[in-house]
Amino acid sequence: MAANSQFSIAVHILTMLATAGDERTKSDYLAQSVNTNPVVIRRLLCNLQEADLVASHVGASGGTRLAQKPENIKLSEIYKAVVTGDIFSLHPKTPNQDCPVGKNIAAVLCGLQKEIDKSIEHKLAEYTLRDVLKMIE
Amino acid sequence: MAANSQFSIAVHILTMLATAGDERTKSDYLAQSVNTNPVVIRRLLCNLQEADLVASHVGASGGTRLAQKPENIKLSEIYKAVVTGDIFSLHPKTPNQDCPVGKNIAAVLCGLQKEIDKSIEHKLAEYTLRDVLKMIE
DNA sequence: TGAATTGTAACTAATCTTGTTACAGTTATG
DNA sequence: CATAACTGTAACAAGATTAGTTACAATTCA
Repeated sequence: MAANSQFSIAVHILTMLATAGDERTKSDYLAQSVNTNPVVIRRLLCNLQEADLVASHVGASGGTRLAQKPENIKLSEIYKAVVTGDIFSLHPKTPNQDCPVGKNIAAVLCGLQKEIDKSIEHKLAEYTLRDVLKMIE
Repeated sequence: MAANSQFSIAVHILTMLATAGDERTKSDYLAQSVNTNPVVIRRLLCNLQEADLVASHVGASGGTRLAQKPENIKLSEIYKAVVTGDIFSLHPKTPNQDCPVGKNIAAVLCGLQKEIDKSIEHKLAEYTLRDVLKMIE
């Protein structure tokens, strides 16, 4: 269970919220569609709220709705809101600094990571939540 | 220790082999530069050998050298040779199939995964091992 | 006042990656 | 031809991450 599916779940529940319009949706209902525990959903919704993609309300008749229109939410924003880690990891232990390659490889790989991340965000910026909605239908 | 650093290590040791030219390099030596166990290196070299990027020889005075010239080895080939998993994972449990979103979201996400993977490979195809060598120096 | 809901902490279970030991098989070399 | 030096590979331990779960405080509506 060590594979990160936060982006998948985020797109899923945001699509659900998009279909709900202005009505507030409860974490319990979203959890049933995703087939997981409500707490998993609420954890994720907290991140999405920090990124201003959703607005949650506590208390009775509380719940969550989109903070922006589906056509204004790019998938790249969702990605940045929930995906923390990098595409690939650097060495767990620092390489031998007495070796010319070992000493300088980290800088090269770091630059590469940033370029790849830009590529992904650029690709995901091509789609909005509205596009996902259309694909679902 | 659950972050995948195979691509990092692969680029590292292939760069080492590139500096060694036609001479065979031992896994022990590579392991010292990466600062890890020789078995970790040999496991990775097996993958790189399957992808025809290196040629290893067993026995005394054995070792590994590049199977192609550095300027012909694209970083995208290295990526494909060692990175198995996807950028993001789909839901561990299958979503509720009675929900229109739950039923169709997997197809959308799968398509997205493939597009992202293409983006990454396209970006990594811009660089060869020769380019990395130049950056190191 | 009471019921319903979010936010969050704490813990468990499953899974992945690396590190390590061990050893069979292969090859160069004295 | 015997020995030493390698690779290839299996098996297992250790560490880290993620999702799932329980529990409960805080908030809000009726």
